[in-house]
Amino acid sequence: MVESESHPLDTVFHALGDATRRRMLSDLEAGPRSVSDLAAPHPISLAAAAKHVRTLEKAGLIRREVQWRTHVCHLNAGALVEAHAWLEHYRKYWTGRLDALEELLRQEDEAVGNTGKTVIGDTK
Amino acid sequence: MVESESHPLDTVFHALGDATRRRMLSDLEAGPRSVSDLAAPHPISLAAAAKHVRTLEKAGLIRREVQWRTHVCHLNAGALVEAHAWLEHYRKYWTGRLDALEELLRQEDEAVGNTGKTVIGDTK
DNA sequence: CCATCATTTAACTTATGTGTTGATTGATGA
DNA sequence: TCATCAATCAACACATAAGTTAAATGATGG
Repeated sequence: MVESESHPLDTVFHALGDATRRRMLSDLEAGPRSVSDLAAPHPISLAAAAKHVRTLEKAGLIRREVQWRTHVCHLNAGALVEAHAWLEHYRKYWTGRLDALEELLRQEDEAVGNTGKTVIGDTK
Repeated sequence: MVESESHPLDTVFHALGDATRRRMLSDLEAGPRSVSDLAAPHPISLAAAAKHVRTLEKAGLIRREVQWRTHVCHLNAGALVEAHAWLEHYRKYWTGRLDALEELLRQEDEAVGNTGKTVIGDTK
């Protein structure tokens, strides 16, 4: 059991896939907040909320500054760069049908020998 | 059991939080692919891969065209718009420190009565 | 009318996620 | 010295995810 080292994007997208955590990030936009501050709007125990904070921290989305008993959390949106870049790559598929044209041509070209046959050893 | 109706972003981000599924989307960029085509590169059973496909479909990231026994999947990146927009909102935190300045001022303003005290009954 | 074949469905296992409660931590200041 | 308080830790319970194998599906062409 080698800890399996999952891709950073897994962690970031997973962290974003929960409304509670997105809300926390959104709250942090207004400025630094303590763990209890972040927990307050949510109808869950402090311990549960602290786990969400931990998840965000491990994803690199927030940074924590321990000021004795209060842990002050800061937004660290830099970690979103990769995720944003990944999505950005697909932008052409929903904007400017003209941009998509180039892609479309590539597809038609490719699709010829592809739709019906399972190509296992794809051309690299 | 009220089906709990989770936010669409939950579903989309969750779908993206798995390398297998991201790879499938990426494969679909080259054009339509059958379920087995999508499954091929992954060291898992077809049934398992089909579940991933299902997840992508439910997230609205792909669309499926049943051509008798083969189900042809198409990229449907439109579902990424919301996710992209959500991330886009945070862009100012990692680009142009100048853009961030405005935000910074707002923060300092706000932070005065916030960092140390837990405000439960927020002033609405 | 039967075998084919891509895919789904079913039943199951195992791992991970999310929540709970209750105990612990440890500087601070009364 | 001792109660306080934000936060973590530990030990659970339960739900969901992700994988497996095996059986079912159902038009088509031999």
